[in-house]
Amino acid sequence: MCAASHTYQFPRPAIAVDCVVFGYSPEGLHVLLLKRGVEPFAGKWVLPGGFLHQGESGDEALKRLLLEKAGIQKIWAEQLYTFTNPARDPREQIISIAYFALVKSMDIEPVAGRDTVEAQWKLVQSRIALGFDHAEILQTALDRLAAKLRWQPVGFELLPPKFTLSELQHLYETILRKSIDKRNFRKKILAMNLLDACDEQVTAGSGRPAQLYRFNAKKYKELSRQGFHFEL
Amino acid sequence: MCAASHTYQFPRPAIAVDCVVFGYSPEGLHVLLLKRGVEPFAGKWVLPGGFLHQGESGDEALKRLLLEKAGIQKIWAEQLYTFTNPARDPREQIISIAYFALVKSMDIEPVAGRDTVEAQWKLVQSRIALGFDHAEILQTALDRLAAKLRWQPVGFELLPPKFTLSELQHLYETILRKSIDKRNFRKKILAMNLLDACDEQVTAGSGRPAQLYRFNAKKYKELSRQGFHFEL
DNA sequence: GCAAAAGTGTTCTTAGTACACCCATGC
DNA sequence: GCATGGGTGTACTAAGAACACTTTTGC
Repeated sequence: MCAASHTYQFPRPAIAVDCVVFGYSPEGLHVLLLKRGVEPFAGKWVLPGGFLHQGESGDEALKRLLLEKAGIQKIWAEQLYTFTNPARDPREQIISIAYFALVKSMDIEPVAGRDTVEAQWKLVQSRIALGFDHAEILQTALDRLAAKLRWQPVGFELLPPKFTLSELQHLYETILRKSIDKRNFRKKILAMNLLDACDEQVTAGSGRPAQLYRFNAKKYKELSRQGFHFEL
Repeated sequence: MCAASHTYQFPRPAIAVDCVVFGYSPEGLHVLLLKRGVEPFAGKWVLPGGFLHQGESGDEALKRLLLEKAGIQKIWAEQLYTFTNPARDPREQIISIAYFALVKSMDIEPVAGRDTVEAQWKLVQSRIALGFDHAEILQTALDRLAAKLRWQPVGFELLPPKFTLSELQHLYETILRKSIDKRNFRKKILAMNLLDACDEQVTAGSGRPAQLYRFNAKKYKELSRQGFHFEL
């Protein structure tokens, strides 16, 4: 008996992997978008993505695609949701396993690829119209990011390794869309003992120089195993 | 130019939809399992599932499969995670869009289907060995259920429309794996104003009869829109 | 009348919130 | 010396945790 005799022998939808890549700067939260050079949606902005190859896991495909499309190598990413609406691609049914990713720096040079004429970081708040169902995917990612930020130390993935408390607070305020009391924020985050003060200070133009901190991932893992859970 | 000219023309993985169906009784939390009648994993217990047909969304496939495999019609369900490890099925790459579902009653008669010799409710705690990567899927669903129970009123989906506070508390204790103080639990849940007392009481064998309550989904939606969020 | 489960309040502790001034630097 | 952003402490309030006895029914 053939080993594959019980698998599904009818036409199969194609499988895409798309990724919402977030980047942060003092201006606000950004998404990496590509301008399509080919139909459908030629000239429209879309999320970076591509097809899942056979023998590849979703995570592997994601890694390959981010490297191909944006030259991004090391990155925090996790699966977001799988979009299966048969009408989401006008050509034929293509299901999309969507991921979302956080980069520490927007310095990466997004390179336009084969089907892409341009790549740019766009402010989330600019609400650019997107091709396919990518607006829905982006919204799902935004909701997830805000929820995740509250319960898991993912904010640090959007900042350089060393950052000031003001930068961190501003990031939280931006993503959670609310202002936070400076003293309470500092008290709470420092009380967790997950930030190590560096031997450095940084001065940002004017004003008193700020202490730089570094997130201690090791300590976080240790505490997590002991039942601690992050909350902000 | 052919409309499909830019889609992925290479061999495509098949797409399955699998579902972790939870049911609750005073004995504990149960999962609906099927015993496979065909290779691979003939004789092993697995989660109900099947292939996604072309033109079908994941949610539609889920609905069809639950009806076919278990005669389950109205049910609370949501997408859990998509499992893509190429080795998860020994025949060929089959990605699985996993769902988890909650049923209010385990009275449904799980009917053995074409590839299935038996269907049974099994206690989660019995830790039965499962075929494919279904143990991993089940564990993911358990973690998600526990997390969700704390922040969303999903517990009611596992109870009949009318229930006592003791039943509800016991459900929380079972799924969260910790005991809860009776007075504090009642105070908190009643303070939310989401439970309507029925004009009925029920007596369970011996002991004082208990008040029956009903979850007011309408009120919950209303409050949610006003920024309220459930927490227990 | 006793076994069994339902129901009920108060105190203490902890975490959250609100709030205003001084400090170090660049120009 | 002034503009700019960094840094700090306390009092009040709300929510969570701990805790033991009375009530109603079946047998």
